[in-house]
Amino acid sequence: MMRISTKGRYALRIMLDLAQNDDQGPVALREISERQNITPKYMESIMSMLLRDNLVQSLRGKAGGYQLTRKPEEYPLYEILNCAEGGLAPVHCLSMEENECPIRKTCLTIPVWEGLHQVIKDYLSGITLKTLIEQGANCV
Amino acid sequence: MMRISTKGRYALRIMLDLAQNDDQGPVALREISERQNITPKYMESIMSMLLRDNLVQSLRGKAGGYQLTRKPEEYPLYEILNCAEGGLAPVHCLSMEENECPIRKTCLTIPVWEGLHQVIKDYLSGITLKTLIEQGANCV
DNA sequence: CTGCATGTTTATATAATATATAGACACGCC
DNA sequence: GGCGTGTCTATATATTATATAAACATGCAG
Repeated sequence: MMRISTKGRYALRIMLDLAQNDDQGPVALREISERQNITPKYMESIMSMLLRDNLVQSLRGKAGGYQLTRKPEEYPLYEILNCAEGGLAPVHCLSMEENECPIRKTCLTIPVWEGLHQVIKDYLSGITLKTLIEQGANCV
Repeated sequence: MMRISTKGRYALRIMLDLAQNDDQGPVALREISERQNITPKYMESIMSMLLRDNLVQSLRGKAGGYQLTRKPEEYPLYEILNCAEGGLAPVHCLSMEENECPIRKTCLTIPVWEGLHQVIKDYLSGITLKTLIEQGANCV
């Protein structure tokens, strides 16, 4: 049904939480999970994806936790969602090899999906964590 | 994972098939299902959605089948996919009542999803069945 | 008015994916 | 050495998507 999954939505909220709270050093998973109301175990699996793509860094031991690797304005939402969603191409065939689909060359609908992917990409690439935080500040 | 579902992709191919084949009168479900390689029973459930939204009309009895209700240029893809997908809002909260989500008013991410929905809508509203058919003709 | 070829409806089965949980482990500071 | 953190692998549960089945309704041909 073409929905951003819970993972993607959570990931975005986690990254926003970090952007707003990691200036004093690493933030513990438990702390974020309580603030964002995400179960810690589930959040673990999301953190591992964000780590794999180097969107965050981690520190073990006491006073350990997670921290952003860049400044908030250097995180386009596309990158975060693409990571947590495992891709944002709206149909599977876009991620396939050219010759994997027998009708690829004559398929009337492929260009539609390519174009759709592009507008989604353009839109989400134009927004960063900082954009959102600034908008939030305006609302208060 | 934010994917157009099989229903949506099938629906689009079915509508394209009708646009290209219904000028001699109604086209039988079986005929389309064979041409498009969609199992007849599954296709039935898609047709019932297209019917409910009046995107196609049907005729029973011998020589019965399905037919478009408008000209191909009067079918924006948004309408077809919105019908078959059961909506194209990228997150559930956009379809909810304002007060159904407790943090709706202060949620930093809602505007992102609203904007995303809008670019998807704009893009798919700008393409019609006719657009695709003409593009296909160019490829031959 | 009978029979067949079509569409229609409701129910169910199966498969895939998303979401969530559990337990054992690794690391690092104190 | 022990506690507080993150990491990894496996599994359970829930939800949704996909597909199938069977009984029914309609309309035309003869």
